[in-house]
Amino acid sequence: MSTDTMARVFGALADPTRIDMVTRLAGGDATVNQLAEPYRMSLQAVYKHLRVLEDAGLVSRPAGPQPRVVRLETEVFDRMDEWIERYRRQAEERYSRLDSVLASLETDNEETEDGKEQS
Amino acid sequence: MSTDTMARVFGALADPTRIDMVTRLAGGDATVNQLAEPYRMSLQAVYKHLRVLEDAGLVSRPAGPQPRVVRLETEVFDRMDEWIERYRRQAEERYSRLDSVLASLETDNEETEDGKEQS
DNA sequence: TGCACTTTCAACCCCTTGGTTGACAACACT
DNA sequence: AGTGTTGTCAACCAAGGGGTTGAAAGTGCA
Repeated sequence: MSTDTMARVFGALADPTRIDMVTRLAGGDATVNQLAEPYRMSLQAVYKHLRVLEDAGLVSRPAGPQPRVVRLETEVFDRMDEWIERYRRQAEERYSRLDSVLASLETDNEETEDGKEQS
Repeated sequence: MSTDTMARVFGALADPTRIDMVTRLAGGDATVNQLAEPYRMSLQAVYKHLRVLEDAGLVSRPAGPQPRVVRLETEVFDRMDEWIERYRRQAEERYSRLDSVLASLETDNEETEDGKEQS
């Protein structure tokens, strides 16, 4: 997944209203009116938010009878999960590498009484 | 984790430059100059990006000798992971619930030849 | 102390964004 | 066919964000 795509996804989630929408959509599909109900903003504003989420691929609005439904798309969450997992793995590796470095310094100290001068 | 906090975290990642910084920091700590090197922007701009990442808790700059180091903080990634995991779980539950609904409709059809009139 | 480098602060510019209102197209339903 | 709801488009406004430059603190070291 490209950097720009990731940025767009994160950007879509960079707003409390949209996070709330996503949270509620996780419980099931909703019409735009149902979605908009709790917010004190115009319907057009809600459509704008929806547009952002849709462009990021977080949400879809499948064709159908008139009060069209808004549906959470889960694939993007999988992509985000993979992305985050990469950092956790790298971080773990770094820590274990750090541990082994510290361990070898420990050994060097025992051998030479000075670990700092080692190249 | 509050909605606003999540929004701030996602907002910090809603920029290709900052995503790139995070990606590179996953490989290890770096000084600001090292971080800034690949980008064609002023050092001040890089500090601004760093500030955003720091405010979101994604990065820290532990006190130390002058060319201070920038370090990726992993806890926030854990929080993000938990957050995303919630949606995946809810989505799974909904799907399995949907499956059971479909299955029961199937059964009703076999029994009554019409599942739509069931209350 | 003085010099170089790192870090921060402030002002400014331009473009994006979250929100508004108003108008209008597209559906569904009697 | 006509009417109310749903969905979209456009113009506008205020605020925020990414970038710049310039200047000023802090910090490390010969």
